[in-house]
Amino acid sequence: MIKTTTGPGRPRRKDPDEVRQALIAAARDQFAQGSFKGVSVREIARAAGVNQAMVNYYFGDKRGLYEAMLQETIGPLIRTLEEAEARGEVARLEDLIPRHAATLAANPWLPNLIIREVLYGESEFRNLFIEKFASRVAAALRRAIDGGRDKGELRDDLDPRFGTLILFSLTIYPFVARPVVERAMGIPIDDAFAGRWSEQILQLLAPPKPPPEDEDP
Amino acid sequence: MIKTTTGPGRPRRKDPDEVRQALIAAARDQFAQGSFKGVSVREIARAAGVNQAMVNYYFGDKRGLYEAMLQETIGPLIRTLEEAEARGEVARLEDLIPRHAATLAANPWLPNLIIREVLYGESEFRNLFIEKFASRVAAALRRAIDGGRDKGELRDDLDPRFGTLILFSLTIYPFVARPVVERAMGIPIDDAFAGRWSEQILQLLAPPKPPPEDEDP
DNA sequence: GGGTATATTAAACGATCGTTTAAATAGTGC
DNA sequence: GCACTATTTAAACGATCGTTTAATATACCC
Repeated sequence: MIKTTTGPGRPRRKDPDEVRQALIAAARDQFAQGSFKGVSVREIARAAGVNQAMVNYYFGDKRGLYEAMLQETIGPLIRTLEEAEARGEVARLEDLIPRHAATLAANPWLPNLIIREVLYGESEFRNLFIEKFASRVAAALRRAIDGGRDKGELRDDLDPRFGTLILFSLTIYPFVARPVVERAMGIPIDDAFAGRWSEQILQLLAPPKPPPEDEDP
Repeated sequence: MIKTTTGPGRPRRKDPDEVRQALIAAARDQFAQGSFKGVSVREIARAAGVNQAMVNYYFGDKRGLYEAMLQETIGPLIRTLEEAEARGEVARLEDLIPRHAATLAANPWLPNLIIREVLYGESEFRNLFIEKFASRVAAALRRAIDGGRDKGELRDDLDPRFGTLILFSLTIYPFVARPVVERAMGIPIDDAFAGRWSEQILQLLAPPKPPPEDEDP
């Protein structure tokens, strides 16, 4: 029988990176549901199934864990976006918007982390976040808008700067406000939502199509 | 000369309601900038210029102060909206949207309080908030949308339920994301913004405009 | 002008927070 | 098998949190 001492020590060995990853994942979920101060290191460690001192051991302090979490969760998403952009896969709004909406829907922690970073006075790393995330998504949106505008695929009464803000608002808010949207508006935010919502957004930005019949592509 | 003792007691009398109001105002500003757990009772009391025990004396506990603050800050805005609605002043989207945007712009604490209530897992009083605020604004928006739709003032490819969500997203997000919008998109959120933004929103929802122009304001 | 309820204060309380520490175990190189 | 290092643990630390308390100065009533 294996003797388990109750005092300090090191009973079993896990892969150290496994502990690190468990902490990152737990922190990601916890910080998405609560504010930076509202989530305790003890909660995160318990959710990760590791001793709370591991936070300081691997990340220095709570802030270090938060920063590493942001880098290792949002970072890959940004990288994937930029690769897709480099391959020209998201040059058109018809491709970029559904992709962006699907990403927000597939990673439930993402919209909340974003909005907490964005919230005035709340973020611990807003500068970093704006540089590494918001400005790059904004740039991608802006490029797609400019491209669509040049090709006449966008309505002409749209200020391109406002266009970026419109797309940001429409893609992020519904996922952040999910409980309110579902309960006060009766709109279920389910698997099908991202697709239908993207279509609605694109329709809004499309040039007036139906009534007259003198259009030249 | 007035003798000021340093021990406990009651040095000077203020109007009790003045203390109460100071706490409400301080709580409103503090809770707009930080999360419920992120803001301390000591900070609020210091910002209000009163002893921290006054929070418990007047409101029972921190939660009571937060709840009273919500009631006494958002409550009047809702009441004013409903009165305007009863007088038929906001039946049309052209009236409701600029009014709503102006309210959000004129009360800098409002957008952040709203988004914190809306944030999943963050709110302390989401049920109350949804009942008393979100559902009423949503209803007003919905009525205006239905009215505009009946009169053909809205594009016909707009799902009315999505319409409400579109308006919610577009009116709240820019004010909440102010620092990001200004720095990552270069759009200043100043006094003129609410008006120009409202126009842009209304343009998006308007039906494809007729080719000739037969209207001049 | 004296008595009483109300408002205010500084201090203290217990709980929880993030972090540190000292001990102890498991792996690694020899 | 043995030293050595990395990893994990329970416990403790000081700080801060929300709240309570005891004391007391003020306003009000008669």
